[in-house]
Amino acid sequence: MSTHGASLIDVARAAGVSTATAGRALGGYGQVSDRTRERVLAAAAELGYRTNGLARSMVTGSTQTIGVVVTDVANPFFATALRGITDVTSPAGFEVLLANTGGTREAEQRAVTVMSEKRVDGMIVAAAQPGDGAHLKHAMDVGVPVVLLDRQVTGVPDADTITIDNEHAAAEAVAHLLELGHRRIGVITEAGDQLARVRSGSRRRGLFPSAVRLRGYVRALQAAGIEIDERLVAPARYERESAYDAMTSLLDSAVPPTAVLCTDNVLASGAYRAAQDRGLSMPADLSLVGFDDEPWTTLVRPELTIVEQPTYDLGARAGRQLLDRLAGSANRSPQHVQLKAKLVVRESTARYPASPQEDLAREERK
Amino acid sequence: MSTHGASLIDVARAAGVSTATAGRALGGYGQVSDRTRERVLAAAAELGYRTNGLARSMVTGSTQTIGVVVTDVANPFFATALRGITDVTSPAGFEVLLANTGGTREAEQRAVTVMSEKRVDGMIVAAAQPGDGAHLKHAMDVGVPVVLLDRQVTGVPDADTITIDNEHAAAEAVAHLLELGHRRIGVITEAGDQLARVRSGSRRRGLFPSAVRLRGYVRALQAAGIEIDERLVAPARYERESAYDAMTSLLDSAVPPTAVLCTDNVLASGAYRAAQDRGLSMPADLSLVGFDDEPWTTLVRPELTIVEQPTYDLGARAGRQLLDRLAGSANRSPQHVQLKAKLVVRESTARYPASPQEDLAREERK
DNA sequence: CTGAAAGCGCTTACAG
DNA sequence: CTGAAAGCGCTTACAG
Repeated sequence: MSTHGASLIDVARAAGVSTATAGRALGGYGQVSDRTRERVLAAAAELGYRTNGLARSMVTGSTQTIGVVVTDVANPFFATALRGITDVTSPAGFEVLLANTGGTREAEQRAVTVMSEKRVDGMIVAAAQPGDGAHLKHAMDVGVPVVLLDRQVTGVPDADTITIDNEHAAAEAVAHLLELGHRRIGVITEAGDQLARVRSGSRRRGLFPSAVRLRGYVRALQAAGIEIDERLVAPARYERESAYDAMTSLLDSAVPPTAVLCTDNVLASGAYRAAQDRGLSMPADLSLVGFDDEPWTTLVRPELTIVEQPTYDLGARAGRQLLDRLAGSANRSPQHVQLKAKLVVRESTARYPASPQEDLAREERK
Repeated sequence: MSTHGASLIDVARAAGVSTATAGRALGGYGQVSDRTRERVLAAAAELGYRTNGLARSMVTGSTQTIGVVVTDVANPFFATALRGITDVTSPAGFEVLLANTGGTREAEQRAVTVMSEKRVDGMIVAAAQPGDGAHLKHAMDVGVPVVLLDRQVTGVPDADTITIDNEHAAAEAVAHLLELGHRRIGVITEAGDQLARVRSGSRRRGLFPSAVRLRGYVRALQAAGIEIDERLVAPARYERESAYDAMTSLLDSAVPPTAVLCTDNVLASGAYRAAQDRGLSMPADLSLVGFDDEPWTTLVRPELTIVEQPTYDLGARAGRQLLDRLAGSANRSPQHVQLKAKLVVRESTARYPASPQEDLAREERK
C-alpha cells in the first residue's frame, strides 16, 4: 500500500539503520542510542511516516481496540453509557469499535463475529436478547473477554456484568407511592407479556431491565400486602404513542389508578402527555413516576418525580472492568457489579387522598 | 496468537489442501471446486476458524472500517447523526471506529493519527475547532478520504462537507418573528464573542454553526431594515444554567425583547425555564424559538416553536458520501452538501402586539 | 547498542 | 481447479 506512504523500511534506509533499530526508535521499545534515535525520528518526520497498526497488532497480538455493541446509539441511555466507556478507555490507549444491532440477535451475532475477526482485545455488549449468548460464549472461548452492560444474558456464565439494580429501583418508586397513601398503583411496562413469568419469580438471567422493573413493582406491592391487579398493568411498546394509549386505557378503566409508574423515559413522556391532554391535574388527580433524569423532566410543570439511573457510570464501570480483565486478571472469577438507582422526588407525586377534608368532599360528591 | 484459535494453515492442513486453496474457499475469491470447498468449510467449522482480519487487511489494503470523530457522543445531536452513519455504512460492510474529542484540538489530532495508524478506509469528522485542519489535510494526503460533518474547517479544501444551512435556518426563524410583528428580537448564542466578525461577513469556512446562525439572525434583521442592537445579543455557554442567566439578563434590560431566538436546544431549555420562573406567560408576554425537535419541546406548555435540523439525515448523507468516495470517485472534486432545516411553528410564538385592543390596554396601563 | 532473520496470517500473481 | 512462493509491515528473540 504505497498510497499509505513510507514504511519502516523506507525510514530505516533513510536513516541508515536496520528496520529493527528504526522500529525500536520509533516504537519506544528496546534500546537505542540517543544519536540513532534522533536520526531515525528525523527521517520519519521527513517522510511523514506513520506506523502501520495492522502490522504491529499482528505481531504484538493486541489491537488496543475494544468492541462496543449496543442496540441503538441514538438512545440517550446508550449514548451516555458509551461516553462513560470512551472516557475511561481512551486515556488507557484504547479505541472503540462501535456496532448497532437495532435489537436483533442476527445483527448482534454478525457484529460480534466481525469484531472477533478484527481482533478487538475485548468487548462490551448491551445484548439484543436475554437468551442464548452462544456467540458471546464463543468470543470468550477464543480469549476475548466480554463485559455485559445493563442486560443479563443466558449462556455466558463467565462474562462480567455491570447492571443497575432495576428491581430495587422500581420497588423504591412503588414504596414511595405506597407511603403517600396510594393503593391502586398502575404500571406502564414493556414487559407486559412477561407478567406471569415475573410473578413466578424465575432467576435473574434471562430477564431484561423492563421485566426486572416489573418484578420490582410486583414485589413492592406484595410486600405491602396488596394483591396484583392485572388491569393495572398496562403493556406498551418502546414508543411515546404506545405509552400514550396505555395511559389512556388505564385512566379509562372502571377503577382507575391514583398513581402510575412508567418503567422508562420514553414511556413516561407518552404517559405524561396523555394525562395532560385529559386535563388531569398532577399530582392532585394523579401521581406519576418516571425513569431517567432527562432534560424534559424538569422543564414540564409539574416537574416529574423519577428514578435516576447512573447511566454514565454504568458505562464507565464497564470500561474499567474490561480494562482490568485486559490488564491481566484474565482468569479471575466473573465480577457482577450492580449499581443503585436513586429516587428523585419532585412535583408529580403527592399524598392520596390529598387531605381528610378533600377525602370527605370526594365522598359527598357521590 | 494461538489463543485466538486456528489459523488458515491449520484449516488447510486439516482439509488436506494448500493455504491458498483454503483461503479461496473461505474467502469467497478465486476458483474452488465444490468438493474442495466443502472439505475446507467442514474443517474450518470443526476448528472454529475465524479469519484474521488484520492479516487480510494488510494484504488487501482495506480494513472495511471508517473512523468517526465527534466532540461528544452523549450529545443527542451527534448520537443521532452517528446512528445515521452506521445505518448507511453497516449494510455496506463497514464498521465504525469511534472517537470522542471533548472539543479539544489536541484530542482530535490524536484521534485522527491513531485512526490513520489503524488504517481506516476513510473518516467522518465533526471538528472540534473551525481553524487549522492540517491533521485532516495530512490524512487526505496519504489517501484517507475525509468527510466533514456539520462543521466547516479551514485548511482542508478537498474534503467533502455535509452541513446544515444554518444561516437560512436562523434567518427563517427571525423572519417568522418579524412577520408576527416583533421588532425587538433577542438572541441567545454561543457565538456572542464573534458578533463583530459575523457582521463583517467573512467567509463560511472558519465559522461554526453557532456563529453561522448568529449571522442568519443579523442578516434577517438587516434585510428588514432593523438595526442590530447589541444589547439584544446575549452570550451563553453550552449549558442550561448559562442560558438561564442569559435569558434573565435579557429580560432585565431597560427595553426587553418581545421575542427571543435560542440557537440550540440546550440554550432553549435554559431560556424556557427562565421565562417560566419569571412568571412570564408565553406566548402572550414573550415569544420563544428554539432549535432541534427534542422530546421536551412538545411536552412543555406552551409547546415550543423550533427549527428542526435533519440530524439523522446529516449522518446518513455523510456516510453515503464517504461510501461514494471509497467506491472509486476518489479524484472527483469535493462535494458540498447543505441540508435545509425546517421551521416548525407551535405554541410559543404569537403576534405582537397581540391585538389592537390589547395594545390599547397596554398603553392605558402606563 | 545494533542487525540479520524469522514469523504474525493472510492474499495474490504465477505456473501448472 | 490447485499449489509453491512472495510479500504486506511490523516486532521479537538471538547474536554480536
